[in-house]
Amino acid sequence: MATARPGPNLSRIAASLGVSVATVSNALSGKGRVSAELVERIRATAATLGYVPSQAGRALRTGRSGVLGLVLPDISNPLFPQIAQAIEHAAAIAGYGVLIADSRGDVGTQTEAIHRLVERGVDGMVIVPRRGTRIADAGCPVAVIDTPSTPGNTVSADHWQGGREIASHLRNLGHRKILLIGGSSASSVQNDRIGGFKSALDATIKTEVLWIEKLEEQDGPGCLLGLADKVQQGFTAFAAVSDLHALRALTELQRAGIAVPDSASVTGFDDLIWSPVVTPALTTIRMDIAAIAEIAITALVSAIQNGEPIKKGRPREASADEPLHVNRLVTAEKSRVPMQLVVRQSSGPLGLASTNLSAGELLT
Amino acid sequence: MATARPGPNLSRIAASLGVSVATVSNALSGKGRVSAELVERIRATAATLGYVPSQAGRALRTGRSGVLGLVLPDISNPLFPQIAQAIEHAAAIAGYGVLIADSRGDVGTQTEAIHRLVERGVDGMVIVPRRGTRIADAGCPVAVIDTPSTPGNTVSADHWQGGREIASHLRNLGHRKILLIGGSSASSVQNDRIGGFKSALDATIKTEVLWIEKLEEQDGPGCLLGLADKVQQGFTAFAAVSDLHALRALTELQRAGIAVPDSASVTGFDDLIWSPVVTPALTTIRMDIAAIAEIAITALVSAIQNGEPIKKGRPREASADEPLHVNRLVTAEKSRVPMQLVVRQSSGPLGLASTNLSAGELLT
DNA sequence: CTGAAAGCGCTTACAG
DNA sequence: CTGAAAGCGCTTACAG
Repeated sequence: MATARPGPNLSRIAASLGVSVATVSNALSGKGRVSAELVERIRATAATLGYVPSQAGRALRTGRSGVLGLVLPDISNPLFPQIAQAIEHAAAIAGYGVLIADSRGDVGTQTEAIHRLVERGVDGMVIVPRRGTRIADAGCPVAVIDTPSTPGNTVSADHWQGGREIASHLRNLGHRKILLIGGSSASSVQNDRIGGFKSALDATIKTEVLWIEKLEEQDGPGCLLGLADKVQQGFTAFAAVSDLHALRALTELQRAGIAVPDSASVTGFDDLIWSPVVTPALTTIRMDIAAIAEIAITALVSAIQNGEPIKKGRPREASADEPLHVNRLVTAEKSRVPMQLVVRQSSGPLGLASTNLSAGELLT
Repeated sequence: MATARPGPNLSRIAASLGVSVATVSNALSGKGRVSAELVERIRATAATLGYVPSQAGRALRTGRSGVLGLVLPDISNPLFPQIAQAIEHAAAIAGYGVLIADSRGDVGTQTEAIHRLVERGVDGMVIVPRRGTRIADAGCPVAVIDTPSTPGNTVSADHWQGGREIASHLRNLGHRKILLIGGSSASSVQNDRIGGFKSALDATIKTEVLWIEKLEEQDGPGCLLGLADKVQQGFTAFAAVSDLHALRALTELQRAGIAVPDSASVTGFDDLIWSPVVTPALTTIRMDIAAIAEIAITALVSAIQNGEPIKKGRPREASADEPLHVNRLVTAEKSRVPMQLVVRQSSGPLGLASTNLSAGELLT
């Protein structure tokens, strides 16, 4: 005997009204072909009985689970909550649930996480891929959130433009020697931000890039970045590719007795949770994550609804000799969502207070 | 005609081997009663064919979806990623998927989020309730992650003990006048931390509590906390109930030219992502989130497997006249997972550098 | 406008 | 040790 679900089902409603389950189903799903009066009675009975449709029954019949997967590269990424929230919200509006999968650590785990989602019967998934990962056929529609410089179709913030915004901001404030602070040179998001940054400046402005990862290989995790020295060398602005690094820079400068923004400006990226409340509040660049999520979910849902039924199978990593993103990428073209500058107190015009630099060098 | 799922199913395997689906099912599920040799052949065929079991079919038959819900109060909480990751990991090991639901904002949304999960057929859920929320019958087993002072069974970190740890640490460093910094006085987690903190100190040590929420009601969000004044008044340590507030305190002190930890110590809670990398690195208290998640999931899974089949229905808020947590709370008793002190550079012995305080007042 | 029937893929009690 | 059959709850093409 099969395990009965305790709640009422279509048959129960049908029986209590003396109609057929087909009619109840049609009435409840609004598929028409049922008289308005009967629809009303059926609705009312369903409500009284506390009817909750069985996803399992529906899924088995329709071949669709109504669930999307969300694969995240590194769940401990401080940006993750925002992404998860936005995706969950957009999916809920579209009538889908969201299963999470954490691909913590290596690419193998990511492949496994994707497979777990497929096993659970997701109709499609949103993947924020690990650095440098390619996603091959997952067996279902996939939306990739990454930087536009990733091969294949993606939806993402326009990191390059974001870099340009912050660069212009600092240039307009009079900075002429700027240190860019990056985490890992393998990150295409970070490279895009840095590339955009540099592209907005002419030769009169000097930039240098500091990769924290390389520094930490020598000096250990959490080491100082040597920013006091950089100030001595004439750097007046520190533009980090993430608020996390900006925070590190800000506190290091402050600890060294260098006033921000009086003697040095600091900027970040992403408008993470602490950015508005540190002192001085952090100037940063914000992605429109809600817009990104909506584009991804909309594309995904339309691919699901128009596409062939779900093909099951093991996901695999792309091998070197096949084109990238051979899976059913759902976005018709790369989407670049503009980023927005958020000016706060950590970046200001130069020369507010004592500094080791000559005023002439600072102000234009 | 029903929509066919493209992948192979049990019948396909059965047909290709000339056996019955029942036998294939038994072989694959290891339910015994099939000869070892045949099990082997069935396994092999399933693998070659790339068989992925249909969750929908299984769920419909067994009345269990194999999916748990995770309801989070405020997904933008910086602790969320860790919780989500730990829950997802523990659930995956137990063979369950995790559907997320964000109860952003008010209690109504939380109720709605719970209902959405029930509609999706979750077998149980983990709820991190919004402040002061009571969860009534959700119609399925529920594990609540909250502070032990919440009525009903919960699993959580021992926030009270965590408060004691940090208090002892500061007392041993010689601090005698300590400012506690809290966010909201309505938070029982924060109250527990503060309560524990005070309980570890005797009358020779003065404490005062600053609630940021109240301050911001007057001075606006992101306002200064007036910590420089507090230093003038003789406070030498600032113990925040969260790393977020600790960061706010740290940067405010630094910006005011007060050296940390030379002239004032700062401590936090939760070991959030930036804690190790700010300068000076933040002394804090870490929860064992993996342990919490495991306890919650283990309890939930055992309740699901031993319990009655899932009862469907609308979740509702508890009304005032019924006992709290009347739902099937799965933990047999309150679980308190110890918190662990992480000593870093933001808290140190006093008198390292210039200070406005007399040495006598500082060092015992 | 309404209903009878088939069938999605699975598991399980039962018969052989 | 193996198989035939029922049935979980739903939707949909078809017949009336």
